[in-house]
Amino acid sequence: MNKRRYEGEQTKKNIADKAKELFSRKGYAVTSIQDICDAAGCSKGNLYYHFKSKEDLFLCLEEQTFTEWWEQLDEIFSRCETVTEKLYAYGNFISGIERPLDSAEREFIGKVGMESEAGKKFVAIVNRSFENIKKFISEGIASGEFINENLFELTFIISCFYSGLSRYSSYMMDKEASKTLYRKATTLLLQGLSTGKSGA
Amino acid sequence: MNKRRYEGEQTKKNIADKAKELFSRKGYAVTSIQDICDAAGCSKGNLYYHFKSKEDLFLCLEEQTFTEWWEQLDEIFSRCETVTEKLYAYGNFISGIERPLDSAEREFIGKVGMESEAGKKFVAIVNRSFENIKKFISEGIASGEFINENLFELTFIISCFYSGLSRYSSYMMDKEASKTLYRKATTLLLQGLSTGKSGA
DNA sequence: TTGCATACCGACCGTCCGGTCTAATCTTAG
DNA sequence: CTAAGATTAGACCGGACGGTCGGTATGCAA
Repeated sequence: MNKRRYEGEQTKKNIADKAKELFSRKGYAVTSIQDICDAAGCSKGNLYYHFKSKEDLFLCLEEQTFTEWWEQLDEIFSRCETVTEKLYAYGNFISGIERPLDSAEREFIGKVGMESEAGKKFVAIVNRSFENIKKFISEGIASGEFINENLFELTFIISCFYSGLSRYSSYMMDKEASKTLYRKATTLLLQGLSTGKSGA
Repeated sequence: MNKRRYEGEQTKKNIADKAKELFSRKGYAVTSIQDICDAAGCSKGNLYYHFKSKEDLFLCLEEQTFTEWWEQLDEIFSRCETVTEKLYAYGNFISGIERPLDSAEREFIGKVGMESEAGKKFVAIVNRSFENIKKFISEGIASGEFINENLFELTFIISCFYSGLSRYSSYMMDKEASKTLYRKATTLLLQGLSTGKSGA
C-alpha cells in the first residue's frame, strides 16, 4: 500500500490547488464543489473522500497557505539585516503572491459566523499571521528603527495597509507594476514609521 | 395618486436600507432575498416589484451609497483649509461609516464578472469614487503640500490604505477606537506624503 | 360608482448546491 | 490468487435559492 497512497496524496493536493485558485478568483459561495471537481478533473465522491466538507476544504487551504507563506517569509527574513529591509521584503513578497483567499475570507466568516467551530478555527489561523507581523514590528521598535508607538495599533495599520493594497492591485495591474507599487508604498509607509536612525 | 406613491417610496427605501445592512454584514451570496424580505417585513413579490433583480438591488445600493457618501464628503471638504486637513477629515469620515458594501463588492464582481453589464456598471460607480480621491490628492500636489509623485499610484496607495483599514477595523474594535486608529494612521501616512511645507 | 394604475402578497417553479451512498476498480500484503 | 482496503465515479437527495405569476387591496380620476 504505497503507490496507491501516493497517488491519493497527489489527488488531494491537486484538488486543493484547484480549489484555492477558484476560491481566490471567484469567491467562496460562487465556487461550487462541482466547479472544483471539474477543474481538478475528479468526481465529487473523490473530493468528499479527501475532504469532509466545503468548510473543511477551505480551512485546510487557509491553514496550508498561511503556513507555506510564513515558512517562505521566515526564510527571506533570515537574510535581512535590518527590520526596514524586512518590511520591504514583506511588501515584495505579498505583491507577488496575490493574497490567495482574501476575498473569500470575509465571505466565509460571514457565512459560518465568528462563534462557530469553523469560525474560531479560521480566526486562529489568521491571528497567527497577525502575531508574526507583530513580532517583526516589535523587533523594529526594539532596535530603534521604528517609532515607539502602540505595538498593536502599528501592527494593525501595517497589516491593513498591505491587505488593502493586495486587494485591488491583483486585478488592477500586472505583477511588475504591482511590485513597483508595493515598493513605493513601503517607502511611503517607512517615512511615518522610521525614527531616522538606521537600526540597532 | 400621492399617499400611495409616497408609501411605495418608503417601502422601497426600507428594503434598500435593510438590504444594505445585511449585504454589509453577511455578504452578497449569503444574504438571500428572503432574508431581506424578512428584515424589511415585506413579501418577495413586493421586493421584485421595486427592484428588478438581486443584482439590480445591489447596484442601486452601491450607487446610492457612494453618492450620499461624496455629498457629505464634499460638504466636509469645503470647510477644510488645507489638503492635509482634508485627508484627516477623509479618514475620520471613513472610520465612522463602516464602508458599507465592502465585503460584498468583490463577491459581487466575482459572481457577475468584469465584462458583464452589471460588472461594468459596478466598475463605473467605484471609479467615480477613485476619481474623487484623485482630485483632492492632485490638489495637495498642486498646492505643494504633498510630494510630487505619480498621481495614480499615490491615489491607489491611499485608497487601498483606508480600504484595508476599514475592512478590519469595523469588526475588530468599536467606533471610538477605530476613530483614534484612523487618526494615527493618517498621521503616519502624512509623514510619507507631506513635503514639510504647510500648504499653498 | 366605476375603472385603473400602483402597491403588495405568497405559493410556486426550475435550477443548482452541498453532501451521501452504492457499486466498481485498483493495489498490495499474504 | 485472493482478501482487504484504498480510491474513484456519479446517480441521487433534500433543501434553498432567485425569480415569476395570478391575484388582491388601496386610493385616485372621471
